[in-house]
Order: sequence, then C-alpha cells, then structure tokens
Amino acid sequence: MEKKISDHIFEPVETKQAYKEVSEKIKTAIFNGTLKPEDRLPSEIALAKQFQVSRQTVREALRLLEMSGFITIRRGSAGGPIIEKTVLHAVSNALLNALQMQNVTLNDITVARIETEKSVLRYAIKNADQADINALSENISTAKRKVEQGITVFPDNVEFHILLARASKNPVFIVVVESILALGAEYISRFGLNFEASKKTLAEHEKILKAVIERNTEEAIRLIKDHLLRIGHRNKSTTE
Amino acid sequence: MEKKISDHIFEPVETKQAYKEVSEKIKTAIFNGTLKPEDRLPSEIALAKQFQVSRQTVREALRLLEMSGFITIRRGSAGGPIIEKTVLHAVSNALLNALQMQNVTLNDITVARIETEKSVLRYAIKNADQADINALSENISTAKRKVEQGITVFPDNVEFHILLARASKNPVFIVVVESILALGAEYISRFGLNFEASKKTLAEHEKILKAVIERNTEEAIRLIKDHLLRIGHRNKSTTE
DNA sequence: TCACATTTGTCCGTATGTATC
DNA sequence: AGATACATACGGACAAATGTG
Repeated sequence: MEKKISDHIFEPVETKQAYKEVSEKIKTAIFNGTLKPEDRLPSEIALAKQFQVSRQTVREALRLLEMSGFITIRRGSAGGPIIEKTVLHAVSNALLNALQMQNVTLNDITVARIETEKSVLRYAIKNADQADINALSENISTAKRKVEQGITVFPDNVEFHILLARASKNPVFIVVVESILALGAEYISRFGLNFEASKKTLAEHEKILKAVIERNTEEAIRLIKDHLLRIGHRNKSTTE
Repeated sequence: MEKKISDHIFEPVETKQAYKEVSEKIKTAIFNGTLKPEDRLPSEIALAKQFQVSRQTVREALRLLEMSGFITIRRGSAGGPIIEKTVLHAVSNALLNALQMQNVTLNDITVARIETEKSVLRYAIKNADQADINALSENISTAKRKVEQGITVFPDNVEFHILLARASKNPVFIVVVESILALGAEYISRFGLNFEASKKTLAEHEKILKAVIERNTEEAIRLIKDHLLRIGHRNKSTTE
C-alpha cells in the first residue's frame, strides 16, 4: 500500500481557457521585457488575428490584465491597451477589497502603519544613500513652498513616507507601505475627513528627516511613532 | 490668470462602461451582505437579462470579479459564478505581480517577514485569547502527528504563522502576513527549493508558542527572529 | 468647424465543451 | 448513457469615443 500523502500536494489540472492563455502570454512578454512600459499593444482585432482567437477572447484577456494593473485601455483613435509602469495601484486595490470584507478600524490601520514604518526607518537609516536624503529634503522644501502659497500639500506629505520606504532599499517594504497608505487614504476619503494641519505634519517630517540624517535610530522611531499616533488619533478632525 | 494648482487633484471623469457598472453592482451587493460567500450568482444569461445587457458584457464583468477574487466560476451544469469567502489570495497575487516587476531577493522577503512578524508577536501576546492559544496548540500537535506518519507538514507550518497573525486581532497584519507568506511560497516553488527540516521548524514553533503563552515578549521576538533567519539563510537547502 | 479613420464598447446569434443529475 | 444547464468560444454587426487632417 502506498504511503498516505497529505492533500493539496497537486493542484487540479485546469483545462486551459483561451483567454487565460492569451493573458499569460502577454504577461510573460511584459515580465521578460519584450513589452515595456508606455508601449502600446496591437489593437484587439490585430491581437485576435495573431493569437488566432476571437475578439471576445482577446477582450476577456485584456480585462484580466487591466484588473491586474498591467495595462490601461484608452478608447478611440490612437487608443488601445498601454503597458503600465507599475502594478502597485492594483495591490492597493486588492488590499482594500480584502480589508473591506473584514472589519478594519482606523486604529488597526494606524497600528500597522506605526509598526511597519518603525521597521522601515531602521533600514532606511542603515541603507539610505545621498540620493534618498536629497529626495527627502527636496520633498520637504517643496511642501514648505506650497504651504506658503496656500496649495494643498497632502500628496507631498504622503510622498514623504513613500520616499522613506524607498530609502530602506527593500521593495517589500515599499509595496507594503504604499498599500497601507492607499488604504488610509481610501478610509479617509470614505469618511470625509479633512486635510488640515499640514504645517504640523510638515514640521514633524522635518524632524524625522533630521534624525535620519544623523543616523539617530531611537529618536527617529520615537518621532515617527508620535507622528503617526497624532494622525491616527485625530482621526475625525485631522490627518496627513 | 488662475493660480496654478498641483496636478492630480481631480481624477478624469470616466464615462461609465457597462461591464464596470455591472461588476460594481455585484461587488457592492457582496460588501453590504446581500450576497454571501458560497452563494451562487445567477447564470450569465440570467444576469444579462436582469441588468439588461448582453452576455458578453456580463462575461467581462465576471472576469473583473474573478480576477479581484470575489468569485470563482465553475463550468458545467449546476456551475456558475460562486461568491468567495475572502479575497486574500487576490492580494497575494497582486503583491506577487508587483514584486515581480521589481527586483526582490529572498533576503528582502526574509527581512520584511522578520520585521512584520516581530510586530505581530507583540500584539499577539497582548491580544491573544484562549481560542487563539488553542488553535496554535492544535496546529502544533497536528503537525507532530503528521511528522511521525511521514506526512509533509509544510502547510501546517505556514498556518502557524497565519494563526499568530490572527491572534494579533489586527486584520491589516493578517493580510500583510498572508501576502508575504504567499510571496515566499511562490519564490520557493519557482526556484525549486525543498521542504525538509520540518522537525526543527516544529520545535521552534513550539518554543515560540510557549513564550506567547507565558507572555514573554522579549523571548518570543528573539525566537521568531532566529527562526525566520534560519529559514531565510538556508534558502537553497531548507525552508518552512 | 467638420468629416474621417481608428479603436474600444456593446449587441446578437450560434456552436461547442464540460460538468451534473 | 442521455438529457440538461452552464460556461466557453466564434463571427458579424453597429454604436460610441477619440485623435487627425
């Protein structure tokens, strides 16, 4: 008698659906660099001819790629499917969907942000190069200028945290931070919170950057914790 | 002249496409509980009649929902679109796609895992209730039994980390941990690593659980760090 | 301003494969 | 084994959007 093996070692063999195969082929062409960002794919009719399938099949394949974030589709003349630079927005969307099916509170998001960004900071301080520091400094001075001109600096303040994640040199951190930020933004817009107090945020960002430059890990972590706690606690009145 | 405002304040208004509207309506029905997991949606033809659109339009809407993880579609009689319990697998897929377009190393994954799970442990120790402890104990004893019978315990060992995340009571952590785990699994399968040394893994899990039960945060964190480092370092020879 | 070409969006009808009873 | 119900796939057609001359 054979030794009994646990279930789920082999996935069931799925009979290939044409639209999935088409989508896979285009996807691998993107991964291996044959298709590059900003490139335009052939039109649906041309693709149908190339793959020897119907237009409907091509369209369903394109729907998959669109939802996965690989392409966007423009209508009209000179339109068509265009390769995207990143698929990060798709991650945030998926994360958002997942969390919408759970019960997620603003506090949950804040806690996760604090913990994640604390880790990010440790690695950012370890791995940041001059380009990262410059980008962060640039971000703050741009934001300052905008505040004086009365322009909203919300996108810049979000960008600050993404730049920190980049400085960690770990793509996993970057994706996770961007996703949580997108999640927070969605949460905020859904409950109609406002975007004031950017000056305070800006001042705190400046202090954090200073600590990063000085490689002062303890101070930086203390600052980001307070910073994110403030944003999280003032949930109904203030945010990034 | 108008004051120049930063770009991307307003998104372009998209003229509604039927397939997107159909997909949205089904999605909101899922969110507000009208449609529950395991429910079967009407057939494509019936949906086409209800929404007053063509079958092709319905199919494209279903493609979106399928890719987002909300439904799976079974062919044949008594088949049709079925509501899924969670959309977590969609998150992992999206994350995977995103990271495949970057340059991610096993070390990046290991670092992110360690940092994330350290945070998870802190909150798990704070928030775990008896049910969580029971589930974790159950997991270990099940795995032990399987090891004795020569059955692979890889899925159980992965489950252990998910149970830890659940014990933290923070859905964001759960999603992030599951995603990173899926990412690691994908990475492993892609490079054909093996699944041995489960006994060592099991023993370490047992120690971690003990520390959690004793509410010994420092010890638990030290253990999980060593545990994940070992898994990460022995990348080409050993894993979970 | 207007007409035209291109490309996606949508519809219909039909045929075939596939799983269930 | 046969009937049924469903997804899958094809082809042809027209509408709507969009850029170009």
